[in-house]
Amino acid sequence: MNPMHDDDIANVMRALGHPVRLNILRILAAQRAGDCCCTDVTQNLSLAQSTVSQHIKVLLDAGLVERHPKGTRNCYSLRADRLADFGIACTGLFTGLTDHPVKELA
Amino acid sequence: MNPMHDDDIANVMRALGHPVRLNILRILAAQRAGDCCCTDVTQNLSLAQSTVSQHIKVLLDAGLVERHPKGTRNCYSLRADRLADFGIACTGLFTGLTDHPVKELA
DNA sequence: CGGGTTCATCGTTATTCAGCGATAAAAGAT
DNA sequence: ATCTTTTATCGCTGAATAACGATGAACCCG
Repeated sequence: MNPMHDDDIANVMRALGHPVRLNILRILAAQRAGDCCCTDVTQNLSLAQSTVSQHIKVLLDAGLVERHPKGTRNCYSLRADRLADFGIACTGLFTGLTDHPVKELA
Repeated sequence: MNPMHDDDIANVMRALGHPVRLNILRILAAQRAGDCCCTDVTQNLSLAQSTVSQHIKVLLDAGLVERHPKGTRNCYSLRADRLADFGIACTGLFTGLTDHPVKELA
């Protein structure tokens, strides 16, 4: 709805700027929504649980993921709305960069 | 042509994960191709020349920008091919995340 | 040759990041 | 009430980032 501005875009880009976090997003996408907790993610990643928790926090802070507390576990799922916003912002960015106007006529 | 893999995508994302670098790309896009040098960029940015040079280097290493030495100046321009590759990789990533298959039937 | 530009790089400082183990809190199970 | 599971957070270490000024190399122009 409201377009993301540069700081938002940069924040999301930075959050996506680590292969482990890309993997975490894919892992979350492959699970039933709201049924994937930190240990589930950790078992797919050969990293310490605390490290995975930190990465998830980065995704949380970037707004790409949301938390659903379920008893003793915290389940995570993708925020499709934010992903869509970011996709729109990306195409806007790319076209803005590529659709160079007639720069010769300045 | 060949799809970017995760490390490439993450590298580009990290390179784009700073507002100043987004601005640099826009500045380069607004200039005649191959006619924008480091000081030109610096004059639009209120940052030290060395800092701008560093940011440009990040974009160079990410393959988003290319250098054209012209006498005593180094001119920079966007690499449209890489931007296109990255755009394709992004949409592939987003659809891969959003087009969740029927996860209930596992 | 000598002076002026342009620029990447070096050295420094402060901040952030990535990874780990350990720990404590919260909630469920016995 | 006690034990177990899950998880976020703390403390730590090493590496990377961001910013700057200073410097030297490379190139043009007198």
